[in-house]
Amino acid sequence: MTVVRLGYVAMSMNLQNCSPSQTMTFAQFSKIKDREAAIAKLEKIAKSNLQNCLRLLRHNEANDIKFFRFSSKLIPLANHDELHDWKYMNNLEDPLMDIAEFIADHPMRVGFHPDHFVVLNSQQPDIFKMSLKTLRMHELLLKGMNVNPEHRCVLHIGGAYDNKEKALEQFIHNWGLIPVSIQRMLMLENDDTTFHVNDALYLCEKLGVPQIFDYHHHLAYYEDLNWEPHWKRILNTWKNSSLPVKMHISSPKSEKEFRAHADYIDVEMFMEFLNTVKGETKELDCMIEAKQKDNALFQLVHDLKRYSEIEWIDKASFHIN
DNA sequence: GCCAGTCAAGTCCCG
DNA sequence: CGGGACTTGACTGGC
Repeated sequence: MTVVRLGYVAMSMNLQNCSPSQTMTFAQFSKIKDREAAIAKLEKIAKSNLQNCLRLLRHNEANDIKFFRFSSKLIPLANHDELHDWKYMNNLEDPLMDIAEFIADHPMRVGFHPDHFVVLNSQQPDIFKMSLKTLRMHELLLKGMNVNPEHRCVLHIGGAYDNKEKALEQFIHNWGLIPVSIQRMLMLENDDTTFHVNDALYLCEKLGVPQIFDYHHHLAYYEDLNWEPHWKRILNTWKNSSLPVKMHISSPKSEKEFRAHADYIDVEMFMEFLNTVKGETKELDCMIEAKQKDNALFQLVHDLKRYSEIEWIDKASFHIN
């Protein structure tokens, strides 16, 4: 028997004016003559983004959704070079504490997936340093929310730079340069163009990092299409984590645009996957990556209702036997 | 109010 | 070596 929880990403299609990713471009920032006023505006946006996160969490709670990925664009320009003296966390204690209190009252799994500008296997010191700075911001946000940062940030492995073997070894080399608290925060995901399941396993096993299995990426790029023999190893990368195994679920937009995400999740593909893993997997948190966000989750729940092997625990989690 | 173009960041591909 | 595509939601500017 497997307990499955469904989650979704960053924003809701059902809440009005609730973006957690409002922003200001650097060009816009520069146009404001009074630098202090410009920074105040950035802080106002960040605060509003966090308040919208809390609205999202309340919405999730109301729908039994206990698994959520925060936007990584909560603090606009946080890592911009020209703003290195800005203490972006300074005025965020209150909105972060509100989130902390809500999570304390309503236990749920939250995390991040910093975007593709975080590249840990880069040989360029500036890119590596900027990546660490971005990860440090994620760590501070988690701490502000009173969430243990362990295994809360999913990353891709990075670039191939014309030599994948070397790029993997570079990742291991750079790993040694990452502060331990940030190492502990990370999980690694197979991607759809460069580093497949076996590459991710190589690193995850070597470095003791949990692996996120992205089924859709796997179908787009693999060494062996047959992933089942590797599932035990993937589960095993989670053995030292206090959190359940986590994976990503999405469906191709079309045959032609296979890599792009569809609006919704193909329920048959999802069921086929679950039926394959249910024997050896006790708990599985499935992050739905679909254009229709929470609506894709609701639709998937609706589509799953016709399968008799599923027993519902609440509106967004179930047993499968 | 709507639509097209732009936006911090990286990598890859093409010429 | 330089420029554009990739991908993304939000925002700006033009109408």
